[in-house]
Amino acid sequence: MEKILLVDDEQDILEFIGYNLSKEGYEVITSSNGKEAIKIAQKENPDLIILDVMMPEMDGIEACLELRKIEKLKDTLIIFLSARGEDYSQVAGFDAGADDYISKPIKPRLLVSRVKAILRRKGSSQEEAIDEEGAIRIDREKYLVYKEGEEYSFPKKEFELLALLISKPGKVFTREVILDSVWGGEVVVGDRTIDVHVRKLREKLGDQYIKTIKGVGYKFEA
Amino acid sequence: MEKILLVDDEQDILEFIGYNLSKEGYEVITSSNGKEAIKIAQKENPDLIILDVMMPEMDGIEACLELRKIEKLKDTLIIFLSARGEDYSQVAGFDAGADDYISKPIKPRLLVSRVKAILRRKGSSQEEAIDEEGAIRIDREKYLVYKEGEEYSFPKKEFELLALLISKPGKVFTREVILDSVWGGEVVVGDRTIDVHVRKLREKLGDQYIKTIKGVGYKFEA
DNA sequence: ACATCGTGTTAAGAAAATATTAACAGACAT
DNA sequence: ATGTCTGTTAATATTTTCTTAACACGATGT
Repeated sequence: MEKILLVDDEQDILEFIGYNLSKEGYEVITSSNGKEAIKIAQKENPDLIILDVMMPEMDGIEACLELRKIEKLKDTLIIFLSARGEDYSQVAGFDAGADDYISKPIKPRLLVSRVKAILRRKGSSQEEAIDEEGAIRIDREKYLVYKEGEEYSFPKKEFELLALLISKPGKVFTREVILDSVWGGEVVVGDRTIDVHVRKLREKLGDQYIKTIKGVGYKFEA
Repeated sequence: MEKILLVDDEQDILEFIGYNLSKEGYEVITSSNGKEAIKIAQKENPDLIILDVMMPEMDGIEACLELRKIEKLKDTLIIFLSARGEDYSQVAGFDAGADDYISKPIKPRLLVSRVKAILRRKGSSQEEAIDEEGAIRIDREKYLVYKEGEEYSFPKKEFELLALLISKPGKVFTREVILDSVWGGEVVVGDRTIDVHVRKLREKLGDQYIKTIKGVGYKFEA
């Protein structure tokens, strides 16, 4: 279960966001100010920290800068919450090392989908970081595929398919799972569609990376 | 520790603001009139000067103009303090070279967060100035875009869009994120609106900077 | 050898997403 | 008021991506 640290000086917002995230199965810890949040973060080691930009005493940006100084929290994901879409704080947010931000007023659905997206990104980017040798690497944030130092831009479906296969090298993904994950449950497309996308990937990456397991599915191998 | 020079003819206000800033760890010097303030500023070289607009003898705007004439104080930050509703002073203040503006009655939290924000901005703008490359740079304070030494003034939405994209070069921003950030959460505008603004940016900057990732979003690349 | 099954390959066309242009309304300044 | 600048939209064009159909190929079992 993923742990999320939520920091805002307004109790209402803590409750509102907290409720929505708990409902989705996340473990939520809260704090009402930046200083306290840093202490809690060090103790609890959350997967994600959601920080309000505007807070008394120590605001979100400052807190973020502090958090980034702490070695073990360097890679912790940070999302900013900001009052409006147009102020300086947003940009400064990225300068300070934030990974995403959400503007108020907060819509539950949007919030949840952002949180999911960013946590998924973390999961895969960590695995990617490990295999630094001659193989293939992907960067979800930049939406790029790297092969031997070169970077390539892939169409969405190809990218998602590769991302799925590469997320667990060696594991065989059945056609059913692939369809479900890349195309989404409801969409119905023919079986050849997967083949064609696999072919395009092989064309771009080379045949050796994606292996066919007849009657079962496909897998990625370094 | 950052040094702040506080100038107001009312003793109460000097104490009140002084207390709140000291508590945050700033070194506070005070002065009760414009002429004296200028002398002190030259001697003390503060990082930030907070000037009341309404003062006997030499008012804040006049003092500000004088300060701007002094070479070594050209880049010192100045915040104006003025009574509510004094619209004139706000405009005149910025003309005179102020960096921000706070209206009375003063709320400690707001004051502190403004002060922090503006000092931070100074810090970061210095860093930004360093990376002068062939690419694009923006100055949020001046609301200007620089390309190969030339400076351009962009309309608000275009500026905000560029600022967002440039805030994390390489990162793909989805339409959802862009709308949320540049237009704000509640506002509902069509998807084509983003395209049009992207087009305007490309027209001004050149096509190579903003890249489209179909089905995903846009990104800025140096 | 032949039939069958699962997958590979290709190119064409459909579908989706974005680009472009022009027109219009509102803000703003003169 | 008048003209300029900005932001938005609609309509249309263009581009890229996706999907499909048709056929090829190889493995397997008879």
